[in-house]
Amino acid sequence: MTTPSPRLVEFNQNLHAMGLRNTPQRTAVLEYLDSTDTHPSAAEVYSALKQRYPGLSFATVYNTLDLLVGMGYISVLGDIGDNQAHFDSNIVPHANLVCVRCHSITDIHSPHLENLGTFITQESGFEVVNSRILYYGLCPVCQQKTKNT
Amino acid sequence: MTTPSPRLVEFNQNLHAMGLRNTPQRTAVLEYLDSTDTHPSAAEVYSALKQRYPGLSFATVYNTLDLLVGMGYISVLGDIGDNQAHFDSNIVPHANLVCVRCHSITDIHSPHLENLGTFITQESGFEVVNSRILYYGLCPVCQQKTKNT
DNA sequence: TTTTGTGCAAACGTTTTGCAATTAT
DNA sequence: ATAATTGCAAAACGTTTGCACAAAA
Repeated sequence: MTTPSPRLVEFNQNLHAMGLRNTPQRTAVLEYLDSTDTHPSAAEVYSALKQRYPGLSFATVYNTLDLLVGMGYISVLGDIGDNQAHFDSNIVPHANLVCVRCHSITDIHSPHLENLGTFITQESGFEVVNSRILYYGLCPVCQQKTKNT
Repeated sequence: MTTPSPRLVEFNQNLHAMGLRNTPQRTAVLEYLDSTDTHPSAAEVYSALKQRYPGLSFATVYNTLDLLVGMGYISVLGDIGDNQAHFDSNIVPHANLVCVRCHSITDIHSPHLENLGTFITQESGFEVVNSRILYYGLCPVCQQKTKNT
């Protein structure tokens, strides 16, 4: 067996600190989200883990995703055009580029994001907890496909 | 009767130009969205107009919202935590501040948005069509309520 | 008159819920 | 032991769809 990542260790510690339990399903969901940059939906998490955990249920996947969001380990991108909410384990503020054709999601970091965040916090009177920055368009691959049509 | 806004006039002209028809329902939906800054959901649009158009159906509301999005007259904010997609008639790029407690949505404009948009376009290889910039947190009113709890 | 748009009601798919069985502690 | 968590199945909810009727052009 592999050594668990620091994030997983911390997650388990935080669970205990909150009086919650450390279950294989919870670990598996976070581990899976950390292992991919495809921004999966609940259904995709379920499918990916169903093989290894045959008894896994949608209820558990949704419960765990909600828990992880609440604990700040992942964030929700919401529906990206395929009628499913997608999740992102990259909690560093960044922009998500959503391809409206193939529904791929690419992360992009920008120095301007920090400025924007600071501006919002200072100007709005809001106590900002989280952000969801999505740009919609055509990814390079789909631009190519469109030209060939 | 009041004079229709330039935007409504242009909308009707564009409908004709596209070979589509100018119906009271279509005008009413756009007019309603233009009249409010509450970023309504489909259900809220339906409720608001149902009084004046008793026969109005959800199908028409959804069809019209899709049409308006497609024509670029409104944009979709998506689910903001209440499990309903919300719509925004403010198509000038801006950030939306979503209160996670009362689900209010406030628009805020920032000079940094333009820089961010330019950066994304230049760096990503994406052909950006649209953006959805949401910040989640507590609005001033709900911050006050939380303190009193 | 002809074609588009509407309204209704049923269908769809994702997400949520209640509860008995299971499992972590 | 005991309280939290899971899995199952059914339900709920927002949204979409098919089709007959109405209405715009």
